[in-house]
Amino acid sequence: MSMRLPAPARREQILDVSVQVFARNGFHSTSMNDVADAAGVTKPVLYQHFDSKQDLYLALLEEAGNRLRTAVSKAVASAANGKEQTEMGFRSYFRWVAEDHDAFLLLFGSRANRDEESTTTIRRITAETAKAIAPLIAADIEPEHQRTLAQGLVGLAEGVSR
Amino acid sequence: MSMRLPAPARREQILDVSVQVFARNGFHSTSMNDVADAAGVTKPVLYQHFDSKQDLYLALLEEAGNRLRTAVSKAVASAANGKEQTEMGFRSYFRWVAEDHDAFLLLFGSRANRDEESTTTIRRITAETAKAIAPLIAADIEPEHQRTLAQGLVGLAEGVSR
DNA sequence: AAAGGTTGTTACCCTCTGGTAACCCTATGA
DNA sequence: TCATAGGGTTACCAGAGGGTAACAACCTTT
Repeated sequence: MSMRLPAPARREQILDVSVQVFARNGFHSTSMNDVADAAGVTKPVLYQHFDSKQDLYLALLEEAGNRLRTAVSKAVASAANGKEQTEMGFRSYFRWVAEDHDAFLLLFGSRANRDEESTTTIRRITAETAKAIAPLIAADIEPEHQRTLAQGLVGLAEGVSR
Repeated sequence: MSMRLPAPARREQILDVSVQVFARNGFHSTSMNDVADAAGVTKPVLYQHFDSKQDLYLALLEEAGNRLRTAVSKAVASAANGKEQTEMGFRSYFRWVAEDHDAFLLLFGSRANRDEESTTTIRRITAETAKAIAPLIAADIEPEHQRTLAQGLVGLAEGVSR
């Protein structure tokens, strides 16, 4: 049994721990008891912070997506010209893959949960990431083409890092 | 309830039906009762032909792998020169993806079961496929490079067809 | 027509696991 | 010191699903 924690801290800790567990063992092979054990806590505590296993899992995807998006878009924003933008963008992406590896596996690994809801969530996340970097890509192409290009880049990077 | 079938025919039918069910709904979301219902039969019949759910699933992968390998290697073997070999090889691969689509999803789809055993089985199958086409690739490169090239081709084709 | 093997079904068991109700413990403030 | 609120636990429920024992229907052979 671990120390008592205020609610927001506990919630954060649960997220931190469960991203590891889910990434390592996959969604279906991970029980809520596993998560609870890993967090040094019992099951009902999880349900004080999340409505269901799905809910926890989706929150995890959301968090991972946020970290990815902010990392990439910050890096791209701090660059001067177009060439540097793409370079910094890819660098930050791969650094994210390396440093936040569990999150990467959760989003793009082969053991991710691929039910309908999770799939659409993941799609939305990549779409948002693409949208975030789209306006930063060299400005002399039409907006529509910018977005498709950004989409392609995200997909490309995902493929490469496997 | 369907007609009575001799054991080998029943086994075939179960394989035919379950590849569809598993490909459509994924491993975890498919119960043995689902498979049995789809086959127009009850659960114990499945266990007369397969030891467990895993066993059935692995047999499915094996069958799918066989069809893939024979399709590709036959096509490649029937070609004359190197260029025609690659062309026929890819053609047959994509035709397999189109015609035996459930099997493709089972092997390479995102809803495939990715536990340890299935993963190694799938790896072995792609390795065998690669091995089968390796000696047919233009003969003037060293054997080791042939195999890695073949591996790369299989991976490439897999990526393209998604 | 009786026997025996084969095919199939009914009716279970048992475990796992998501989810919950009821209760306990500890810190804090009046 | 007593009340209160919030964090946490124990013990449980209910459903799903893998797997099996026992039995029933059927066909073939003698």
